[in-house]
This record gives sequence, C-alpha cells and structure tokens, in this order.
Amino acid sequence: MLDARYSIRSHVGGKLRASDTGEAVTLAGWVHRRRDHGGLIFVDLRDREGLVQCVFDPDASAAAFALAERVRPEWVVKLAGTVRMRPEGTVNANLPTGSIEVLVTSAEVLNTSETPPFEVDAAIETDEALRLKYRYVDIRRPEVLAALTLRDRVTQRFRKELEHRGFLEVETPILTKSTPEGARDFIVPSRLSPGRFYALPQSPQLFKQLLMVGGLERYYQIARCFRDEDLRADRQPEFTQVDIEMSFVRDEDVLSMMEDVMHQVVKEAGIDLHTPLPRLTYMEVMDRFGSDRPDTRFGIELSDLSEAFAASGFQVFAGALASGGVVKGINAKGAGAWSRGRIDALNQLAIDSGAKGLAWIAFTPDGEVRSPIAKFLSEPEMAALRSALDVAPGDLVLMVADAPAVANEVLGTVRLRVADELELPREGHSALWVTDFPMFNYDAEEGRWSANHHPFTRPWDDHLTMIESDPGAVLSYSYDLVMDGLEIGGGTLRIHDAALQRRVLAAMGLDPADTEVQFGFLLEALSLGAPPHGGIALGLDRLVMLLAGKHSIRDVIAFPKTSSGVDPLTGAPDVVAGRQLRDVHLKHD
RNA sequence: GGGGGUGUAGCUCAGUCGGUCAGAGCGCUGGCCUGUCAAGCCAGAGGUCGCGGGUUCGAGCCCCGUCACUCCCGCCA
Repeated sequence: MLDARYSIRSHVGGKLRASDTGEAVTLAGWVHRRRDHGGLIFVDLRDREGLVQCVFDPDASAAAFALAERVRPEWVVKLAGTVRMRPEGTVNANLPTGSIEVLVTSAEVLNTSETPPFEVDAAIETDEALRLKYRYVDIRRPEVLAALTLRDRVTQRFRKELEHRGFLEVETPILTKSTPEGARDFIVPSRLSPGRFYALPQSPQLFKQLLMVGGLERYYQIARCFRDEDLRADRQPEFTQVDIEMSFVRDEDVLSMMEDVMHQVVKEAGIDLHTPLPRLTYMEVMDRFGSDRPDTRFGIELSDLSEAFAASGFQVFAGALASGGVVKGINAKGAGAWSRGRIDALNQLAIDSGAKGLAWIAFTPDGEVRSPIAKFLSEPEMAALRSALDVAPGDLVLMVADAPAVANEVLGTVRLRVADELELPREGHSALWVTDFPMFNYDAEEGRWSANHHPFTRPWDDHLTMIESDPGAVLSYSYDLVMDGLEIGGGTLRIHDAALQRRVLAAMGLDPADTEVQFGFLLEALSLGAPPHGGIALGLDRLVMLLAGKHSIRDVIAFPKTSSGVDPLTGAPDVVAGRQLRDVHLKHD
C-alpha cells in the first residue's frame, strides 16, 4: 500500500479517514473532478489509493481559491490543508474517505494537462484501441489499477510461497536458440555472427531442465515467454509464466506442491480453494466433457448411448457402431421448446466441428416428441435413451455417431454452446487436474507423430516398449491445471535419460543428425548426471484474468498489444533505419 | 489464411424507405451560483459520417474494394 514516505506528501489523500481529523496534511495527486459553486469549490483529488474531497473556501485562502478556479481535470497538484469532519448531511457513503474532507489553505500546480482523450471514470466504457494508445491515462482508472494491483499481489504471493518451499529464483536467457518443435519463434538477427539469429524463448523449458542437471533442485522464475502466433483474447505474443521445476519428484509431488501454493495464491483474490483438487485423467474428461479443459461448474455431461443403440435399425447409428464408432449424447435440459432454426444452428456448429451431423430429439414441455430421426428408433431404444439421459419433458437430446474422438470433441463444443444459450450460471470457481495425457498426437498434415505436451515429456515406464510400435497408445506423466474451463497451467515429468530422449525424438520423425544439431546440448546434459525431475508452468496472465473476472488478458497486462500484434502506444513494430539493417547483415547495399 | 461484428463530434451512441439528416447525452469553452460529490442553471464551440471508388437527380444509408479494432476457426509442443 502506498504511503507518504520519500515524497513531498505528508499523507496519502486516498487513505485519509475520520481518525485523521485535525491533522495538517500535504497531499499530491490528480484533479479528478471539480465542482465550482461560485463562492466555494470542491476538488476531488485522486491518487493511487483513491479520492478525497478538498474544499477551497476564499475565507481559508484567497490564493488557493483563485488557483482552484483555474484547475482542470487531470492537472497535477500539491495541496496543503487540514482534515476535518464533513458537515452534517454531507457525508458521501460511496467513498472510503466520504466522512471527511480537506480544507485547503495553500495549493500549487505541479503540472497542467490537456483535456484527456477520454474521461478517467470507471463508469464509461471506451474503445479499447483508444485506451491502449493512451494507456497511461487508462491506468489511472480504478478498474485498471485494481487489475494491476491484483497481479502484483498474486505475483508476490507466488514468490513468497515458492521461496518458503526452497525454490531458487533464477533468470534464464531471453536471447536464445530457435527450436524446431512448437510455436513460431520470434527471431533476432546477430550483428556479431553474420547470418545467424537468436530466438526469443517460447518458454524456459530447456534451461530449467539444465538447472536441474546443475543441481539446483528447485527452481522458479516469473518468466516472459514469446510466441509468434495469431492472437486471441487470452493470447498475446509475449506473456508471463510462473515457471517451476523440481528434482527427485514423482508427479504427485508436483501436484501437491502446486495445490498448496495455489491455495495460498488465490486467497489474494478472496477465493478459498478446496484441496486436494479433483484429478481426472485425460481419457475421463474427454469421455465426460469432450474437452481437455472442462468447465465443471455446470452439468450436461456426455453419455455413451452405444449400448442403447447396439441393435439399431437406424443406419446412421448402426453404421457408426459397425465401424468401431460410438453414439454419444447430451441432454440440454430446458431446451425442448427451441425452434428448428436454433437447433439447426447447433447442427451447423457440430458439422463445423467435424461431425457429419447432429441427431436431435426434442421433448416438448407438453409431452410431444419432435425429431427428424425418432421415427427410425424403436420403442425400447427410446426408453433406453430416456433412461440413460434422464429425459424429462422440456429436454432436448443431442447426439453424435462417429469415431470416439470425434463424437467427444463435437459434443464438447456443442455442450459449451448449449450452456451459453441456456445461460446456465457459471458462478464461483472450479479447479481440477487433468492427468495422463497421451504422449503423442498424430499430425495428419505433416504425416508424423508430434509431442502432445513437448518432446521432453516422460512416457509412462510401462509404455516405453510401445514408443515405436504403437505411439498413439503411449501415455505420459503429464498434468494440466484447469480452472473454470481455462488451461491455467501444465507440466510433466521430464525424460532424464539421453537414450530415451533420442528414442522419443526419433519417434517424432526427427532425423538423428538433426537431433544432434538441435538438441545435442540437452542430450549431452542428460548424459552427465541428470537427476529425475519434473515441473509445471502456470499462465500468470490467464490466472490473474480469471481471478479479476476479466475476459481478456489485455486487461491484466500494463501495456498489451492489439489483436494484430501492434502496440498502439509506441507504434511497435516499426521500420528501422537502413544503417541498423546493415549492422545486422540483413541489408548489404 | 478463413468467417462474424464494429467504424458518425474529444468520448458513448442514435440516425426509419436513399430526399431538413449532421443529431443526443457526456466532455470541452464562457457566464451565474457557498455544501456539492456523475453538482445545478444559461449560452457556445465542435463533423474528411474510417478511407477509395461506383450506382443515383440525390448516399451516413445501396454496391465493390480497402484499412483499423474486435470475437471465433485454423495456428498456439
């Protein structure tokens, strides 16, 4: 909290209270608003801690009164006066300082201000591009200040809790080496090495592993990360991770450490997190929610209806089941009266998500059945369906028949849309672990297997034999922290054996010679006494966004970029002088 | 790369069928005002209707293109 030490102030205006009555104070801050009554002027003085009403009365000081007639919003002023209780009936219950005011006896203008491009007022919603261009004005708004303050508290709490658990904070390089896997790198040309480039880190992943090899045992860093990919509300080209790594741990050690730390951290936002958190496997969340980051604050879980339709004469279902697929469905309770157009929109969403279509049966509130497919279903099948999905009048059943992965993913998408449309309450917070992700995904575009988390993830010990023979079946020691349907963090145990690391990279189709060039330093480190280790990285921006109740991480970043990666304040990125390009060997004439 | 939304005064927005249609609130400037707190009252200034082109007797409105912002898909180990 702000105090008056080391400043031209004697007190912080926003912190004055009734107990300060009678104090002679010197304050400094911004003119928030001025109410000129002709013979008496009120100025709300604003500082980081809030507003305080300052009264200019010619009887107290003619000079100060004359100055108050000139001041304008956002002027920077220094005021001296006396704190006094407000007269009967003029208390402002909306302000923490509302029971007192400062009678000003002398005043000084420290700086004037042009009329600001928008008002510094929490009540007014302003175009975000304009806010970002004048972010330094925007930051004066209490809402922005509060978000940055919460971010500070969360960050400091992480530091404190990790410090108490024996972690050392270590900085890792920003100028580093491009790696072939993962996101597109930001690259930086080198002046001293013509034609060569640094890359900005996508995360400190390899360095934190090297710190474990270095015997640091417990490391953390509030680490800036860079990824040159398209932006989203929850994605910026540079963002911050709370990066953590531990030696001599099992996966449950990382999870329980993280739960203990998170329990303390979210207290900063007034949240009581009940630990241990639920732990669900990847298989289970995909099966039940159709998402690897499920929002469990509402129901509408997926049900497997394959058994109910095992002998179905309905070709769509029978065909899917015959080719190894499933029939799965959700019950959108209360959507039974939805219009055909509304349901068609869901069907289109399902098709866009990869399904051939969405089978639906509406059970209207007055007991009718409305459906293009009900006529193909037998009475026992309908009965089994009603029972499996707990159908009541007024419900809408939505089904997908397809390969399990497709059916799950499509219904997971439809589930979220339905919840939005039904305006199901998503209050409070739900946190959980998703564990045991598959080691590899098949990348159809590139025709090869790629790492699900990253290539340094340790496969299950008893799945090692399948790395070459059946990569898709290999599970890994991996875990994501999911809050309210957002991926807040993720981590793994790492491979600490050079030979195993080579096998995994080879399984991903990396040429052995390239492997040595790209990852030779890691493989060498693993062969020089690497301890078993693992860790996790939390997305600090996303976590604070969630705790602050914001919908974009831009709201919790001091100087964010627009969705095209531009900083409207500085104008970055921008052209540079030809001289600079020649220096780094990007231009030769 | 693709799809949706938005763009009119400093800010937030309205603008009907293409024809008093350049408008409101806030802010700003000036005046009045000694208990307001989103002060009040009176007056005033303020416009490349994102930009370019087209259709039309006539375009803020219709058409084409383009730019910016934003949301989503792809992408983000």
